[in-house]
Amino acid sequence: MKNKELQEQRMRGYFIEATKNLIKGEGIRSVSVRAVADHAGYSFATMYNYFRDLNELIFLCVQDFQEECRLDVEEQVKMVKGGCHERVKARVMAYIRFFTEYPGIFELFFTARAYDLGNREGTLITIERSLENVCKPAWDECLESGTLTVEQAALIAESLRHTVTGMLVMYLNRRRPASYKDFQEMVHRQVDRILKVHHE
Amino acid sequence: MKNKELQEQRMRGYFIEATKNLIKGEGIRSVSVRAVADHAGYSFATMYNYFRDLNELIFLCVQDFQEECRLDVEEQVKMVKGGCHERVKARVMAYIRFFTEYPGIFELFFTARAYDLGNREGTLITIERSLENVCKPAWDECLESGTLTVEQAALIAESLRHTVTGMLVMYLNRRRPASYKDFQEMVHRQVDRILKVHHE
DNA sequence: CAAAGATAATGAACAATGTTAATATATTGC
DNA sequence: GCAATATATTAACATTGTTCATTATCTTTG
Repeated sequence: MKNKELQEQRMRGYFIEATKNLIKGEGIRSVSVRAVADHAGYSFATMYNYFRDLNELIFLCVQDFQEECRLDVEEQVKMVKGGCHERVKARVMAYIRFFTEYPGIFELFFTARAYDLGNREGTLITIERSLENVCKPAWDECLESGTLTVEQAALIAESLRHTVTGMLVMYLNRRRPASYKDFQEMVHRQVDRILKVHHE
Repeated sequence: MKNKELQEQRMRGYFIEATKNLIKGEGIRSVSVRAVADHAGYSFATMYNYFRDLNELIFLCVQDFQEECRLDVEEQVKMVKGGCHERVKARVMAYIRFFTEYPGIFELFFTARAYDLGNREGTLITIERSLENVCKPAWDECLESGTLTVEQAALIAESLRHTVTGMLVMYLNRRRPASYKDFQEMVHRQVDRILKVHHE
């Protein structure tokens, strides 16, 4: 039966959609089996007919959120002009803005406990490469124009990845810096530093 | 009565010690009111006579762990010779080693949920400055020898703080890189990059 | 030293959580 | 339409944090 497959996929979609809305709106803490089931319009036990456990359901949202992040960044940088430096920076800034807008998604990506995720290597890689993925068009431009070599770009990307993750962890989880303004200034300072170094 | 104060302090100490051992040994997930009370030798309800809630108890461990981290690093770098660059790097590496050895402490410092910690600004600052604090002797040396200006040191420290936090988040929470060896290589690469830049 | 009063430790109880197993309900095949 | 299967739901359990009434213990006083 092809129907069965389709119906199952639809059911999974209902639960995933409900979970995504909860994460985006209220954060991961608000995600419980009962809350998700309520939003999906089913009983809490029904979830277990379609997902191994709550953890699997939660982490299935990662792929969707990654795509959502990419589209959001694309929208934000649509009007940005300038060279390699400016384009990469604009995307990094948009990436940061996305996660400050949806702290629950950041939590899911980087700090939420993932028991069994040891197996699901793909999800971990998606998370690791989320910034690179979002910046890809700008990187490609840099490479094509010869502004950077592949090795240089890889090193900068690695550097940006960790610095951005670190700053977001500090700001979203520990309120440091204490104000958004200070955070913003720090972000500019750090991103500029990383991007400028390799332009000399 | 001074006795009462002393006794209360002692009781708090028993619970804090139990919590610290649990965090170091089994991670934050293993910390429950019942587990802590068991290890402290009291009933679970007794905890509430000395702490507002479990969260307060958990985050009271931060100060102790910070000191423990500092001592651990001091021990690790005792024999290190060399200039400013080498001494700072040695401390950063020791800091990272400490947290890879005790992932539970890293979780507590950077990713554990802290509901009410908005008030306890001091704890947040302790966490933010943990790496700077640990590296302070080396920074002082750099400043005194004139290798770096205060502004340069501050910028490098900020850079190190976020990069190190980011790398640890990726490695401890998301197993990326997948092997300790790759992680170690990346750490060297990134720390060198940050420290070298300002030597030119 | 013993009784009254204060203090501190405790167990019962509650709500919320994730999860499983048994039951009820729909759907499908004949 | 009925039996067989698949699916959704309710019941139940173990754990969690937390509160509160009740013990147990310690202190003070007569």
